[in-house]
Amino acid sequence: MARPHDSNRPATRWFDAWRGVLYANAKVLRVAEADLVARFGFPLSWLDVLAQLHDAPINGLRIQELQAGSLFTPSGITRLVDRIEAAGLVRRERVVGDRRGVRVVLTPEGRRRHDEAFRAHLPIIEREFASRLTVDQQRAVADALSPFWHDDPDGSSG
Amino acid sequence: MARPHDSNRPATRWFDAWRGVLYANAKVLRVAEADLVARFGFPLSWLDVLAQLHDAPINGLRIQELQAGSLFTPSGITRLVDRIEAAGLVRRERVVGDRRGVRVVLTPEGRRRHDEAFRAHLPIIEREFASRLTVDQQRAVADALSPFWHDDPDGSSG
DNA sequence: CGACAGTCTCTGTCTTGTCAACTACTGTCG
DNA sequence: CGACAGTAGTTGACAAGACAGAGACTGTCG
Repeated sequence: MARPHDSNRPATRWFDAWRGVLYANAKVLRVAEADLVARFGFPLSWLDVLAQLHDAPINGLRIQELQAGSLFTPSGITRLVDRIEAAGLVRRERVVGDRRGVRVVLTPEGRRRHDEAFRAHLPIIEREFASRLTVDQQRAVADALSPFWHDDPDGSSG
Repeated sequence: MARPHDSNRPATRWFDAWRGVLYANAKVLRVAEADLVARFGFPLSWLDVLAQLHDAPINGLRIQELQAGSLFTPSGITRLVDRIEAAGLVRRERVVGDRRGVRVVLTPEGRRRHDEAFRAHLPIIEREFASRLTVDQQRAVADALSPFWHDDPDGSSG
C-alpha cells in the first residue's frame, strides 16, 4: 500500500517494482480466492495447508512446521487447523514421544479435495498472472524475487 | 499461498514468479507494517489513505474515490476512515450539491503525520525490497508487473 | 526425585475487514 | 409534484487473525 501517485512523490524505478508486486499480489489473489471459494467451498489458506500436508511425509506435520511454512502465527494455525479439521479434511493425531505436540494429517477426503482444488487453482493463476507476462518476464521476475522465498529465514536486511 | 514444494508439483517457471510475488509481498509488508506501527502508531492502511489524500485536491476525496484507489470494499473504507478520523488525521465534510456524499479531508495534523511517516516508510521498502534486487532486476520487475496497476480496471483475462 | 526454564499448542479478547441489508438522497419520467 | 430506479455511504452480524497469557509437557541441573 501507500503508493505514490504522480505528484511530488519519489517515483523511483524500485518503487514501481514494489507497486507491481503489491498490485499483482492483491489482484490475482482476489480472483483466485473467489474462484476457489465458489468452486470448492474453501479459501486459499486451506489450500495452503492442504498443499503443505500433501507434500509432507505420510504422518503429517506439526503445528509449528505448518506455521514455519506459512505466513501465519501459531495461534492463527491452530484456528485454521480447527476449521479444516471440522470440515473433515485433516485430523489431529498424537506425536509419539512428545505429548505436547500434535501431528496434523491429511484425511483421504482431504487429499482428494486438495488434488481437485489444486488442479483447478493452477490454471487460474496462470490465467490471471502468468498469461500477462512473456516467458522472459516470467523468468526475470522469478529470478529477481527468488531471494524472498529461497530460504532466507527472516528476510533480514543486509 | 498454496505453493508447491519440491515433490510432484508442476514447478513451472511462472509458478516461481508467482511464488516470488507472494513471498516478497508478504515479507516486505510484514516488516514495513511493524515498523510503521512501532514508530508512528498507525498501520499501512492508514498511510495508504493519507497518501491518497495528500496527492488529491485540497478539498479531499469522496469515499468512493478512496475506495477505487485502494483494495478495500466500500464498507471497509467507511470503517477505516472512521478510525483515522477518530485519531484526528482526517475529517469528513459535506459535498456541496450531493447530500448523500462525503468528502474526506486531511487535517493539518494528518498532513504532518503523513509526511513524517511516508518519509520513514520509503527507506524501509528500499531496504527490505529494493536493496535485494539489482537495478536491472528492479526495472525488469517494474516492467513485467506494470499491467497490474496500469489502469486495467479489473485485471480481466483475455 | 524436585525445581525450573524452555517448548508446544490452545484460549480469551480484540481488531480489522467482508457481506448483505438499510437509510438517505438524486435524477428521470409520467 | 409523485413514483421509482439508481447511487452514496453506513450499519449489523459475522469470520479470520493477532497478541498475550495459560496449561501441559519436556529436559536439565542439583
